[in-house]
Amino acid sequence: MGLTKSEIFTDQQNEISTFAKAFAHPARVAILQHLFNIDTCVCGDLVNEIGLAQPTISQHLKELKQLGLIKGNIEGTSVCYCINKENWAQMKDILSPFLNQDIIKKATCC
Amino acid sequence: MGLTKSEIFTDQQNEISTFAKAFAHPARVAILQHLFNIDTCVCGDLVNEIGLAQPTISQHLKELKQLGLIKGNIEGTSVCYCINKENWAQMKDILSPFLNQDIIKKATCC
DNA sequence: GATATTAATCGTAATATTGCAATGAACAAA
DNA sequence: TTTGTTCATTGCAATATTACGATTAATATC
Repeated sequence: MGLTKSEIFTDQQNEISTFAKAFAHPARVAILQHLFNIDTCVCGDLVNEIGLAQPTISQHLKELKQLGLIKGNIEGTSVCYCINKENWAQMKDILSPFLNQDIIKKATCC
Repeated sequence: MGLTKSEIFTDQQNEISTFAKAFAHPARVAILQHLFNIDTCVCGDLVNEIGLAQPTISQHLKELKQLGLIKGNIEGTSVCYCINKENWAQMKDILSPFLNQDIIKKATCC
């Protein structure tokens, strides 16, 4: 069927997987890293930086924007994309407890 | 088309996205959370805990095992799955710097 | 041996994702 | 107004992912 059964999972589990999905493609990782390292950024920059076609980059940017991890302002003919710091912090608040959880009990079986 | 161009990205970017992919499905998040909270765990347990069919759970477990995030020992008729603590720590060492990076410069555009 | 239990594997269907050529929309410069 | 630039959108093809019924493999129990 190929359709994730989101309704059987908790909101927290769905949130974690949704944010993880944002990072589940190296192009989006590269885009975010570049946005962190440069102050201002247009899409054309990213096309040169990353070796993918312009529509592909645009699509990845759209996904990141829909998730709220980046925001973009129109600047004349170009568009200025940057990290949405507030939402990035919120994302970390959701992912960090999951990544940093500890094992409560330890059985002998493994 | 439909094929991620891994070769144009750095090893680090590919590693981050590969681990993120492990968490990009709520069922795998739920499986990992359950393994953290219980000392020993068999596949049947997970089928009851999560509302997916046994082959589906088995497939998700296989992916997590291939990534090294969990390990499983055969215990008679059942299988004992648990978190691979060493590899989990290694995964955190790769993901944390990415999640915790700070913006170096801040332009006025956004 | 026969039967039951547990989990992996196979096969298949449905949906999602990735990538890009072609096109379109918006705006700046000539 | 025409031309060029920049990025979004559309449409499509190829691959990946998700899910599960049916089956198989392995082991325990009778």
